[in-house]
Amino acid sequence: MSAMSKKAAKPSESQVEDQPVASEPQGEHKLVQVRREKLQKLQALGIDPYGARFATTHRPGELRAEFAENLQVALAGRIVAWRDMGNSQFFEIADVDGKIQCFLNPKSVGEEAFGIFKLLDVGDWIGVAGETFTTRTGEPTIKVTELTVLAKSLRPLPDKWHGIADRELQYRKRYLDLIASERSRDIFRKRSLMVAEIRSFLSERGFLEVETPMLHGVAGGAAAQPFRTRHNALGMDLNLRIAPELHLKRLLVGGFPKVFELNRNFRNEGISRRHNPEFTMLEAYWAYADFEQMAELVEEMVCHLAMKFCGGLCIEHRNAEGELLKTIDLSRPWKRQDYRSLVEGIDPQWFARTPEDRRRRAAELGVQIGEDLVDHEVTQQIFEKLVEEKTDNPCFVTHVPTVLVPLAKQNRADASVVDVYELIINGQEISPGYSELNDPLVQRQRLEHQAGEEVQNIDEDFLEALEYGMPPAGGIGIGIDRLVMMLTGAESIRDVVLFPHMKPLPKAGGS
RNA sequence: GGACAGGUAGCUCAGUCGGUAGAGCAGUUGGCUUUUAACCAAUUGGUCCUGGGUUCGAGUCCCAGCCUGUCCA
Repeated sequence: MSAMSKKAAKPSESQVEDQPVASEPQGEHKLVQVRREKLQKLQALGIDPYGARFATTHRPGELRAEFAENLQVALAGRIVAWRDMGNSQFFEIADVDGKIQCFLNPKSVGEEAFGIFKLLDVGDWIGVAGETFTTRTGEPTIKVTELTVLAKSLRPLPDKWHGIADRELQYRKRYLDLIASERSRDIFRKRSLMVAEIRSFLSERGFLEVETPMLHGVAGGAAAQPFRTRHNALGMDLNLRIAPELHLKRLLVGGFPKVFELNRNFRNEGISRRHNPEFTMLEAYWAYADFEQMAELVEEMVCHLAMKFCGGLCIEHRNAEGELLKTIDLSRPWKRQDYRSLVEGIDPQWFARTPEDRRRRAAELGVQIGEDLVDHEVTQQIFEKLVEEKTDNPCFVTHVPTVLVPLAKQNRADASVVDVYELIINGQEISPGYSELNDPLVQRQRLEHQAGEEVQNIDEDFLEALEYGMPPAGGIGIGIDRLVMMLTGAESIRDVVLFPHMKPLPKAGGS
């Protein structure tokens, strides 16, 4: 906005006229032309087709829910359906949360307004005022006595019955998807409510929400490729963060005992059904707690969300045709099982085998193993393909091998495993929880080992902070997108991200 | 990065063996004073993703590319 207003320092004398003509020089679609002609006719009648403030008594869905006859009401919405019966006009106005039927005829609004109404289209935003009544067929309806044009639509809406079938279009033009798909509206409404609920859930338990940098000199806290960017004035390269972890731990050092951050991370990696380059992550740290307490917290929180927004702890996943794909049962207590025994559930002899034998066995089990994988990565592949992806109901995987999770505390009794859980639901890792490593010397060793030759990738300031003393703490991360997928039954991360990243189209400039 | 599927009217989709490009919805015109995917009648609308090639002739066959989806890496 600010950029635009700066550029428009020299006020154009006819902005209103310039814009539409400039955007579509010639060869404009006939359907748009027709609507533009109607727009001009409205203007010729002295109507402002892009109105201003309009006071409402209800929202469309609200009125329908609380309907009573003979109420004087005023509502605004977009015309989404229109049934023209000559002098009797039935139409529906809607916003994202609901719709209500309106009725008008020349007698109710007057001849002049009736003529104006005939210049409107499905897609236009209008305000109506009138009295409620119920039609012969029992439909709650507003008999419109006053009509206000709020915004003329110049382009036709998607098919009123089928909506948008083209998934590319759904993602690129989300506003059309939201207009056309109740399922999509529902997902994003729920997502927003869930995020707000997570915030208050944690606040109620004494966690303080903080904001830490998105721009990192060293992108740490996870193993992932960062997006590189540049600060011009400072003349330095920066990375978009891949995790907020190292800053949140600095806050533990600083004395905050319970903090969380719920915001975007950026990882410069492949895009898939489960990965968007920018995704929303919750990280929370709780001083003096351990991973088992974090597991309790997550279990309680997710169940709370399910009860509040999904009507219970059984989440049904259905495809577009409404067929039941699977049911996820979140009933407590959630299963807790150690990594080793889960792998042994696939092959009891797994850990008795030689590394070569494990590779052979993996092939027998139908899991492809890359040439360059080391032994514990072979095991991890088995775990991911044959355990994780087949686990729909919640399972806290515990006693994870140290080699897989270098940043967590080792188990006091068994140094080969760490005190973490990996929460799996819906065949995906939804949340890791750690007893965080707070020994600065061990942490340094691990980071140096991880960095290898790339010493410049070690966050020295973080290590220095640890040397001042970080209290023992439990930490969690929750992938909010995946959580929302699980709770709404969305099959792709693109269905729960409003504007998922898409490649730009060849001709038009992308967003 | 690889395999497979898809891209046809504003939207949803047909399109047979290679032989004039189709339907429904939306739009336009007319009719209809309680309809609801309103209905009835008439009618407009095409860069068949792009670029090559084969052919007398390509939406259709071949090659290359772009975008999307699914799976794999």
